[in-house]
Amino acid sequence: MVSGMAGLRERKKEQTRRRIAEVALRLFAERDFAAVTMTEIADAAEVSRATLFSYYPTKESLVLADVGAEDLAAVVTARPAGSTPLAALRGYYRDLAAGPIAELDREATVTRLGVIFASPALSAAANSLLYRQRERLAAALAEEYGERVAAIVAAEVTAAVLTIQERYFRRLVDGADPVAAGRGLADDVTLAFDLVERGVAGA
Amino acid sequence: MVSGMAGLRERKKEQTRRRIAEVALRLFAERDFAAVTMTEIADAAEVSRATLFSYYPTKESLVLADVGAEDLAAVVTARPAGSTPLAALRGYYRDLAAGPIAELDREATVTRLGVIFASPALSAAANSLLYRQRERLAAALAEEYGERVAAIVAAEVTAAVLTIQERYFRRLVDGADPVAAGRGLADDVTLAFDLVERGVAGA
DNA sequence: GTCGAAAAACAAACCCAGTCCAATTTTCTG
DNA sequence: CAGAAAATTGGACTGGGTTTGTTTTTCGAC
Repeated sequence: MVSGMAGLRERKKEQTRRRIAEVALRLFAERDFAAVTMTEIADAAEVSRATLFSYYPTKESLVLADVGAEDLAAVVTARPAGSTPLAALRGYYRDLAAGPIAELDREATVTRLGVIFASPALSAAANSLLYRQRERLAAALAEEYGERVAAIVAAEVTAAVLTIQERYFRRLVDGADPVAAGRGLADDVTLAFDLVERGVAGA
Repeated sequence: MVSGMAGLRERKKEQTRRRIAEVALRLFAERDFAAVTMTEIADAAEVSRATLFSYYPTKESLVLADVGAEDLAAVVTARPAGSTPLAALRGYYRDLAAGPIAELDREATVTRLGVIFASPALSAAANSLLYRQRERLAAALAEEYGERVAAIVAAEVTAAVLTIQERYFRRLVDGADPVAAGRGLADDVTLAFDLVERGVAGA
């Protein structure tokens, strides 16, 4: 079985997986995250409850499955020789702001983020996804900065990045023009890394 | 009814409240947070399940009830005229490291923190407590730095502070001498605020 | 002390997320 | 087509958290 060949099995699974997530998101947007039960989602997606849980192990993962898939530690360890870790992270987010994020379907993105921001449980879950990233980033940074500084810098970077993402999404949800919001995001990335590198005094 | 007069009612409630938390912490330390049920805790504390939940609305709150009670936003708004917000925060944590934290009962502190660190659910809950602090700190900082910078700086500060607290507690749990750990904490506070103020380049 | 009101504690039924398992159906492979 | 492997299913179960109506305890006034 060649990987990527995608037999009927794989295709149907992928299809079901997407259908479930879409149905769930629609329900969460209509009512509220807390007000929708897993049983309702299973019914609406026409799968059994057990199957639903086999695709998405938690209710939160229905919304956050592909969030936080990024790997900051890898960005650092795979950076070109001669560049600093912070320069590599800065470049990573600059590219992200210019490309992938700007090209997302605006409607869907706004819906999803509206749901996340409206639910304390989801916000908290998104938050703890980043928490694990932090630990791995700290390990990757330790070589360059030493363990002590690395721990703090990793915390600063992940927190700052979360904040500017929130700001970006908040603008979108509030109805800002996507292009302008994208520019704002790029500016925020610059500011955030300037702050980390040179501090409040120097930025 | 004068506040602080503490009639029998209040005293008994306070007593029950403490007994419940102590019993719960002991059970969590013996086994694991996830392995202890609320029913067991109620039985061991000799109250009904309903009463248990009326004292502590969630399982996490049994451990985290008095964590995160600090108010960083107030530290900033109540700072002496002429000082910067960051100087005020730095001073607040310097004093904390020198005084209150150093004087906690070591045994109890270590037990509690061992429980928190051993449980992903508790770590995540502690994390989201700080998340709310962040938003209020950002609002307090906005006057001085503008909204954009304030949001990022607030994120950096809260994340950095959490990190150095974790480092301190980790040292304690690992059996470090409390006095030495306290000195390490004070050093970390200095480093963290140096990083925020002057950046990686300048610290 | 006693009475009535307020507060606290209680038991029991209930909801929902998440787990487990054994039985069944669907897909793949030879 | 046969049989193995994977996916789906129903259903029972655990445990956190809520709700409701009842009983017990405390309190303040007399």
